[in-house]
Amino acid sequence: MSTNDTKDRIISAAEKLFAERGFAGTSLRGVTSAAGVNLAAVHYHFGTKDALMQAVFDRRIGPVNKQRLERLDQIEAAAGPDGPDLEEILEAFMSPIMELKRDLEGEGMMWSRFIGRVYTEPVEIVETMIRDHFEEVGRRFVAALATALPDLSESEIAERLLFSIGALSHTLIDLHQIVTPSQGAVQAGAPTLQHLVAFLAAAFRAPSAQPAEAHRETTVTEAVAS
Amino acid sequence: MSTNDTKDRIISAAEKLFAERGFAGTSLRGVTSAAGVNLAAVHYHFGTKDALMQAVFDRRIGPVNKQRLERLDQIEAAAGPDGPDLEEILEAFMSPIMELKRDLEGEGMMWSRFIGRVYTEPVEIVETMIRDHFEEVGRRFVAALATALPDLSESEIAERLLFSIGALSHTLIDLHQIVTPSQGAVQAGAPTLQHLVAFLAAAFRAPSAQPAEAHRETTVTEAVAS
DNA sequence: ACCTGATTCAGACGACTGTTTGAATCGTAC
DNA sequence: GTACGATTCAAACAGTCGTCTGAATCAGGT
Repeated sequence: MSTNDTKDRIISAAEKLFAERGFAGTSLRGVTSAAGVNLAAVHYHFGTKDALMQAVFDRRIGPVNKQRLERLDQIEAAAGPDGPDLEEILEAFMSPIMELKRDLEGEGMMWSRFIGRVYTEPVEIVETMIRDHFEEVGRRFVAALATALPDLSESEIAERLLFSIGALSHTLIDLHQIVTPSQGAVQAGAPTLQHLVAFLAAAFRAPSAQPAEAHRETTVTEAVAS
Repeated sequence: MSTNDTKDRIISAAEKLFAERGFAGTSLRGVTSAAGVNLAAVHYHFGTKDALMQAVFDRRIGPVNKQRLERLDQIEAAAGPDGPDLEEILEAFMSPIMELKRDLEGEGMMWSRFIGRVYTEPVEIVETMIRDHFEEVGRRFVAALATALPDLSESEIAERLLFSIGALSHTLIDLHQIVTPSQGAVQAGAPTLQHLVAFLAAAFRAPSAQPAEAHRETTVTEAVAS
């Protein structure tokens, strides 16, 4: 247990500091002293700072993306031949992040801020991590959105999903106290996931800007995941 | 002239590197060697790294915000008693960044990426800079949007403007080759400012999520600028 | 030619960076 | 209790960081 204890304490402290100060702005000494462990423990358990970032990322992103896909499976199975509603799809994409946050309380409160920041980190290894993990999720959700919005080309959907991820990640960084209604009384003025979903759903329904037949072919994840 | 020459070369090099690697990820030695000047020139002309960031920020944000307000003045003067269209307001907000970029070509190509990143920098001085410079712009645009969207409360508008800034900054960071149509042929698949404006205009028109009379009072810039 | 203030220069300051070492300590199986 | 692999420890590695110094170089006015 002592292994996992030290390892987890390092990961949690790193998650918090990466969320607050970014990757380059966080020192390993800051992490280990916040975690109450020896500096060399990072090298012993992870090897390098990059590998630590990878571990922080892996601990959370796996479950989130798994849940995203499960929810998408659920609503697709429950939907008629036209597929799920736009709002359902967006909620399947966004809410796993919020729910994970609620489940964690305390120690994981920084998670949502971390995942928001991750999307903007100017560090090569982070960009690679996101691309790799987002590939399947991006493909599935663009396909689902394409069914719900038959007037839009796939490249337009990918573009709008990019806009949406920007809005989501910025909201996560900025207002990490973002609240889900099921969490109890929504404090006045706190942006909720529902607000963002409603906002983005209306945005996705904007008419296509392209001539009707000019559907370009692009690799979905090429345009979306980065 | 030699003064301004060295000073400007440092600022331009810093702008580029801050845009690519972030503030904490950029060293002054990297900046000065990219600028082809002596390391101590930073200390001589700016004093500290924080002050350099301030100078980089100041060189661009002033003109952008000035132009934002000028355009808002223009469209408000030209509009009827109901005020300008939603799309006009959003374009007044977004396009100055794009046009500055077009005007600069070459050396300033990194500007849009820099301004996008600035909104996500986890550095205290940067957050302060944004808050200070955004105050008037935020107040004016929220007021204009409130006129164009009378069904929304000010706090809802501020919230949606926050979402929009997230979408904008993420797009600027991610796809700094974003193109304005007036720049010539739009390459297929490149997100344009027009796409983002249309996307966000539809989003702003989403019906209010609040009970009609529950308009909360908040300082606008408190909720928006950060 | 000389002075003066502005600017640039090489070099160094101490502090901090990620990484590594080898010995000390731990828990566990014999 | 003793041996052994896993883990933790203090200490140090070489390198980089932001900052600063004092001398050298420059420009322009007298």
